[in-house]
Amino acid sequence: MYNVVDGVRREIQSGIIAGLARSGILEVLGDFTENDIPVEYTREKAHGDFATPIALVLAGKVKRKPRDIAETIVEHMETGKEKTRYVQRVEIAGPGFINFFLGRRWLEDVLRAIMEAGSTYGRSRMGHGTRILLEFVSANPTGPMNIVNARAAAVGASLANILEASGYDVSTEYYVNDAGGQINVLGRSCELRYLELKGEDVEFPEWGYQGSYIVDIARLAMDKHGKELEAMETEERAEFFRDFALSRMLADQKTSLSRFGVEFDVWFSERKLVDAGAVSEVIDILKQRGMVYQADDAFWLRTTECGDEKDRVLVKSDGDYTYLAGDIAYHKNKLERGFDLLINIWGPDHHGHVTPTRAGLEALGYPGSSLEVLLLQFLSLMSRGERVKMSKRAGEFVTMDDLIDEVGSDAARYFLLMRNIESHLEFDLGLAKEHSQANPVYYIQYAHARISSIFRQAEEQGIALSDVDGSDLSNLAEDAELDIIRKLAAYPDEVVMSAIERTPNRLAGYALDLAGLFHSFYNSHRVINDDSDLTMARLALSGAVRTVLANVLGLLGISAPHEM
RNA sequence: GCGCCCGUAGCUCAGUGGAUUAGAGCGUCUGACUACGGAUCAGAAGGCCGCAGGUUCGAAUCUUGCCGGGCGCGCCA
Repeated sequence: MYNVVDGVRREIQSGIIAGLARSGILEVLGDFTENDIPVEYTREKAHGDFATPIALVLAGKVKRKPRDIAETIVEHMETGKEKTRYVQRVEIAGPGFINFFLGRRWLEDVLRAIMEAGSTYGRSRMGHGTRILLEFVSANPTGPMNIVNARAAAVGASLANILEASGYDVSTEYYVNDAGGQINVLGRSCELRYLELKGEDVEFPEWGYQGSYIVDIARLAMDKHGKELEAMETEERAEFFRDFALSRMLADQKTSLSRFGVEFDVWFSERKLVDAGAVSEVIDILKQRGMVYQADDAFWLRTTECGDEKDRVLVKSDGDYTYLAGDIAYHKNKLERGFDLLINIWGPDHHGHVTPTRAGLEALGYPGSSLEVLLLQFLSLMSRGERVKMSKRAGEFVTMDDLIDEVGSDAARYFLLMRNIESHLEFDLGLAKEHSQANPVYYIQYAHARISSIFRQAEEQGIALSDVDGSDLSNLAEDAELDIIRKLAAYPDEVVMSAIERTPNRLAGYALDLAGLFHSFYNSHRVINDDSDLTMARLALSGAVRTVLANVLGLLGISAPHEM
């Protein structure tokens, strides 16, 4: 929408294709369009602003030397003399690269586009409204959110933002695992703690949940429902604790996520799915399709026919459904709701479930590509060079709430996003807490706050900020200024790439780079200076940087403060 | 044993087919405001991109093998 680079790219591509056509090369290529011509940013200014290796790519097909092809293309581009808005000079370099040197107009267009688009700069329609259901976190409601859940929450929420900004229709979903045996264990654990609180002599079993949060729930139940509990029969009381503990845990999880700035469009209950008969229904359908057979008193799904290494059990010999049966029913339900693509963020310990689940969907007749699973690697917490131990069974683990209390939501979000999702993440608690240049979050936010401060200063000096948009941008000529604008120009592409590659960390890095360029500029050039035209132009530039910083921080789920 | 992920500067990691010179932060060393916020900036040192073949005009990037690390491989969720 406001992607100036896209305009540049199209201009270069149509120039090249015209050159190819007039030189007769295009005929030989067969099915070849403008989109097959790669246009790249150059790393060095000596190589121009953009370049294409098209001559090198075509060398094999055309059976000519790359340099020779490049020369032919460029010759025929010149003779045609297409109208160009941006390209000023074309040069052949190295083994056959065609380098494009642009007039400064494109940089001014970039700033104008940002001023015009504001908070929508970087958004696109790339996804064409494709409906995506993004499911993430989906932690068992048997304990507080931990830092692994926090990483999933940060990544999922950011990815949802990025996809949405890229033109996808995204719905975020949390699958509530409220049907399995672990809910009975949760209820029983709370019930036993309740009896303990009442002074009864109870031996708390090893299989129970050991954490102190269980005692908290038991105490709350006693405070709020003490009298009713006294009157209950054994069976009734067990059910009460199952429901009570579950709803408490869910409420706590929602609160933690909310504090972290993560909200879900849908909380989907596994129990409701099961109660509605969806699991038995899906098994029936699979049976009808001939994908199920009985062996050893169990029902097996022929997942091997869909690429699995062995078949999987759907119904156990005791008649219970396996988690796989439930998962297939759930994913079928998702697709029936009209989504084009299901994206799940799972932990690496669920790696083995990907193929069976996908096989289940294929067995139902859906394409395997309708399910995409992102395996988010675990993380380790480091404090003063020491690894912080986390053990759920012993009830000692760092919770999402602890993390937010310790380092704050913004720092936590950034640190959890800064690495590739398939890499182990080493989270340095000390660094995340530090308010210094070592901490990338503050470095970025500081750039944003600093720009706001400049604008406050300008206002105090009586500079008419309303005139900034109309300033003469030709006053911007310093390398530091032009480098910033090039970076700003690349932003829409960065968003698109991080959407396609599912890489929020890419934008985390982009934000850091942009902040760095601005800090560097700030230290060598004065924004507010004696030359009023230059001041206005630099204010426009600074304002554009602030806009893009705010936009990218928004996609990452991090605040963009005006003062710190 | 099989499958997936990872292996890049002392440390934590970007870069995943493009151009002498492979980047950033931390750490180490040297410097910079009586001027818009020093939570900043400028500079230096630091690399057989795990190892060995292959594909390619071109490989950190693709491929094969090996070495090292992590995680999976249930009628548990």
